[in-house]
Amino acid sequence: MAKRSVRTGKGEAKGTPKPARKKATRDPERTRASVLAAATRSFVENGFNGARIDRIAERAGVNKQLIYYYFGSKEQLYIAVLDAAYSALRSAEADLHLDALDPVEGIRELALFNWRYHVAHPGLISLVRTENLHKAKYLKRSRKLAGLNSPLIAAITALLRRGAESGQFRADSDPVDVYITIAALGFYYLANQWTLAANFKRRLLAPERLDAWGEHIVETILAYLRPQPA
Amino acid sequence: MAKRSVRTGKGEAKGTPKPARKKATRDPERTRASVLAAATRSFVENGFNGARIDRIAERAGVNKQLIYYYFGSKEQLYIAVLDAAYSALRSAEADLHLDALDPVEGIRELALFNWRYHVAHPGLISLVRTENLHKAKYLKRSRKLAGLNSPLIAAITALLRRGAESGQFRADSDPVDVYITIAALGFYYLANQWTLAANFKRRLLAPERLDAWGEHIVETILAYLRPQPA
Amino acid sequence: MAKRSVRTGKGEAKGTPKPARKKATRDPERTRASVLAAATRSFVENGFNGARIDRIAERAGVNKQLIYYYFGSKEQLYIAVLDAAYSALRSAEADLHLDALDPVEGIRELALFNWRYHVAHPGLISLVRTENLHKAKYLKRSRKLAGLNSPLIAAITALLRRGAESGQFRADSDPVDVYITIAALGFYYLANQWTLAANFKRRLLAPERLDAWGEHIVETILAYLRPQPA
Amino acid sequence: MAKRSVRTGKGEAKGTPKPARKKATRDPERTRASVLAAATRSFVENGFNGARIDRIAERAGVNKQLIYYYFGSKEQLYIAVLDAAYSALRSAEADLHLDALDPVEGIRELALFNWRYHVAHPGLISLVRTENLHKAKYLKRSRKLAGLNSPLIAAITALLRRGAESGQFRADSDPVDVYITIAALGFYYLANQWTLAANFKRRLLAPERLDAWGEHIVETILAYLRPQPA
DNA sequence: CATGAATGAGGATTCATTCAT
DNA sequence: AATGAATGAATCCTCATTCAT
Repeated sequence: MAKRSVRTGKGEAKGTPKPARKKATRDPERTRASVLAAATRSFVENGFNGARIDRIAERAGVNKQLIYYYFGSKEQLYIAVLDAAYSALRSAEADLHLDALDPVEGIRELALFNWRYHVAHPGLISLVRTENLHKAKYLKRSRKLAGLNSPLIAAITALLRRGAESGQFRADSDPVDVYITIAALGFYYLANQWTLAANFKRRLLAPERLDAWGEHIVETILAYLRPQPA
Repeated sequence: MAKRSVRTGKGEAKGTPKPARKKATRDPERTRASVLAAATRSFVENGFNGARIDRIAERAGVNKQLIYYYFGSKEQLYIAVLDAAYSALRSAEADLHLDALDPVEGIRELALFNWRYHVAHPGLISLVRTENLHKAKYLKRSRKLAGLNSPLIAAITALLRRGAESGQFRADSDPVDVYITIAALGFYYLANQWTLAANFKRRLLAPERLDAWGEHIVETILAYLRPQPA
Repeated sequence: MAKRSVRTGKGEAKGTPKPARKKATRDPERTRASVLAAATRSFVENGFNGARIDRIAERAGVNKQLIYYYFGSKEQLYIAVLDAAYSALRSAEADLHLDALDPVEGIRELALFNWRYHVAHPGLISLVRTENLHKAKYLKRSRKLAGLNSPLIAAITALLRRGAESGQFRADSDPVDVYITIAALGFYYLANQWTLAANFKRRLLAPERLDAWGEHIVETILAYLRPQPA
Repeated sequence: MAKRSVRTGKGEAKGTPKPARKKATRDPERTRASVLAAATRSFVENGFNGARIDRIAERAGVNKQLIYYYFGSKEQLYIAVLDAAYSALRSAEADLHLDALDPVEGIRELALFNWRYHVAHPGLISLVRTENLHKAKYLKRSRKLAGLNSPLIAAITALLRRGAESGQFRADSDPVDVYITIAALGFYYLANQWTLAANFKRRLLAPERLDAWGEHIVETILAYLRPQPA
């Protein structure tokens, strides 16, 4: 039979008192969270193919095998990361209460929320990017996310209707188009900042720039919604 | 992914004079182009990390080593792909002649051009996506592209000035912002079609949808540029 | 092979008092037996290397660590399985009482017993196969089995002597050869049924076939023992 | 991005003249054969699960990846080994010419051939053992071997018929049974020599023992075939 | 007695790249 | 210009085993 070192390592250095095991958390909740956080970083920075299980384990401060113990495979780990990121977004979206606001204010709030959320959670953009490279294959594979669409569409629909009724908005706008428009303006600016920066020498992420772009998004979507003078 | 090449017992009959080499192009130009095309497909479909030299060689119908002969490394091959894609875009942009047009028409042309170009060249979007995942590191490494910014900025600047002078456009708009706005609306729609489709059940790529979105982009940027009534 | 245990978000509700442990047998005897049964199946089906502790634990419905608690190591578990299987055989062999029978009848009983036992205990054959792959290294390591040879040899010796004396059997036969002959005919048929079936399309395990082969074994060994006409 | 040591290793130790590359055979035929031989040894000694690709590469004196280059996977390598072993046996069987012999001599030749072949090729027995542990799954997967049954059956059929006609053999014997009987007596003795040796202290592989057992097989099958005196 | 958490040492396989012709 | 052979360094994943409770 092949050599097969039969875990003899044991008693060899009898005298050496083992030096207080670095980390035996025994707090599965924490361990899991720590893996998820490390995985998120790695997938965000490197995409699915570029991320390395080894590196994730290292970053999480856990044994590599533990990742398999908790998540089963790289793919399932990635899906867990995706789930968490989307869930957090959906949850934040659900906390928006736009129905009490004036339609114009409502759209402004919505656009600024979306913008600020992505500024504050840059990882999400990278995950979305990665998902689209893979034609959303992992997203579809997620039980949690399949079919869980944005609660914002309903809110936008209501705002557009109220705005149209009050004469503040044009009457023919489509809520999905509005959503995509808002999302596009924010997403592109952040997601493609690197190629943009390579083309235009502009400090895209300077705080005042970020604020200004938020205002630009608001201005643009409101201009689009403004009814045309006859 | 790539079918495993499993040595099919070939070579057995040593004596047989090999029967006229299947493919020995001996047309370096064509060979190179063929590799580049195959590489483009692979990088577009899989990103940098996901692309496989083996698969590219197979798709190009050439020996793997030839890729190294022509391009030196995976990275340099990728840069060549990137170069080609960007060059084509820049070249097409340079062919746009907007200075003769009415400012509103000019912006419309520009926006539609950008939209249609990306619709017609979906690979470009994926390459840009990949570049941004990697923080544009390869773009920076490209001698050709470093600092070669879009010729459109100058054209937009001129259009905005003329439009402002004629009272058709607001006076305070920024050409880079305008460019980004146009680009964002097109890019996001195409680049994120997969996650969009997973969230909203809409046939985003149906021809009439594509046309409609082109119009939406035009409408949006023009609404943004329209001077506010005092 | 074993379904991946993917941490199903359990533990989330920390406060909930765990609801009456699903399974805490607290019947060591049963637990041990259950592990042994599961281990037997796994070693029989997969050999030593192919068997998985995880799977055995799952099949036994116990925690993996319990296997170590009871048996110490995979190897010792395997030896326990081997011990049990051999002990059962030896015990059954010991229950055979051939000394009262006519020699021909005795040989027939013996051969049929051996055949039927292996038909009824197919796992034994697989264990023997596995042992021989490993050059009987575990068998040698077993305290129970080392040197515990078949009680049948003595019985055969007696039968052969009586048969020779009565003129029913040839005088020069060797009891070990007789034993091996009987065992070989049964073992090969069962152990190699898969390659046999792949070569000859025959339903080797149909009940009537099994009976017929039992008779064949008897016939063959008796033909061999029959004294040659001078 | 993760560290990714970009194959810099190159020029580091400029001064050291690399010590004449151990082995760059450039003789694919030899390389392939060498891998196959090493693989055969490993699979024979350890079964499918116990064999290690690493070890095979080491034994073959080749890079591990080369095994994949030539054979694609461990499974396909194993099948290649199986193919070779079975093919060699079938080929040797085909070289037997029994039709010219007296039926008794023919059976004797056949039985001795089978016995001696297995004595001379002990690996075959181990491969057959392994195949049966896996229910012949790889054998079925082999294109070469699927349905390629032993040419001996036809030869045996002819011998039995001739023997029956001449009154040397009983009339009701079945060629497959005869084949299995011969094979069983040889296979069991060799395949289970380790457990046999553990039970009976006998030097089973001593040359004179081997010869004697060959004679025993002949004697047994002929005794079985001998017509019963009415 | 029993369990879930955690680990180190492999193990098969992949991949970009280089060598020799 | 072009190719098949060969390689070293990962890379994902598995497995027996141990720790802590």
